[in-house]
Amino acid sequence: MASTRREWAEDDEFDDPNSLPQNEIINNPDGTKTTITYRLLENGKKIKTTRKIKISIIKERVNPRVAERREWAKFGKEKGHGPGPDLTTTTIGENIIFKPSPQWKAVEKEEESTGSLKTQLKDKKVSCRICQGDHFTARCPFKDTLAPVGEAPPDESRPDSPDPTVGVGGAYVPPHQRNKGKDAGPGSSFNSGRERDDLATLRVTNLSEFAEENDLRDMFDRFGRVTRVFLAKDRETGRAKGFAFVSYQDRMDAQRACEKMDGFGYGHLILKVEFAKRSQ
DNA sequence: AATGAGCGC
Repeated sequence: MASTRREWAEDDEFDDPNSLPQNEIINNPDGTKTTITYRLLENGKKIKTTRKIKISIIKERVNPRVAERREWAKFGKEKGHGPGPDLTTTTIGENIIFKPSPQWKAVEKEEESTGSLKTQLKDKKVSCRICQGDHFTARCPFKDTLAPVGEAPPDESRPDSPDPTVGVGGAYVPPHQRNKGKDAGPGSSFNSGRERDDLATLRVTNLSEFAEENDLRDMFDRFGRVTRVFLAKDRETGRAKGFAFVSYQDRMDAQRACEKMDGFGYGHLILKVEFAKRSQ
């Protein structure tokens, strides 16, 4: 009797009015865990909390210095507890690997150029032999203007000023559509007054904010001499606003570029290309 | 959805 009483009295929970039962972690058969925690409120009341939790094991390669820190003795309220997070008090979040690098853009490009072939083979993606876009070579908008990469573009040997009366495909170019002179284009003497020449200017819309003037030039260059590329950008943020203007020396080239490039995929978007109208 | 900058002699 006395011994029973003694055992009963030994139980901390009843000995000390401020003591709490041991926290418990129960492994459930379905892989979840149930945690039971106890805490004491200021007014002396005891709170028992039961939580059912799911723990996903994060497989990771831990930085040795991080691993070392994990073994450090705990302090404060966790003093004396074992290593690792106490799952009754700590929630383990998603393990996000963040690799800050000032050259992220270059690195991304690098990865694109070195890894894309493998990636594309692995994912059975399509790579155009002409412009390396993600369409079949036969569907390339440049297929009759450009040779596949590595071969000389057929137009490269073309003189800067061919017979101005002869357009692409030998078609006659009427005088009002001729645009001779090496620096003809916006602001040239062929313009009426100081008006901007938009006769051979295309408006390109549905561009991504990551579009770049040079990319546009490279894409539109292939149809003829591009005299100007203007990519509208936000003056504050510098980000592309989603539209651009591409001017050609020759309206015929603009015409072909318009036909070929309207609907072309660039940076996950489908471009819309049409002849520009004068502003306002 | 959207039709362009900034120079100032």
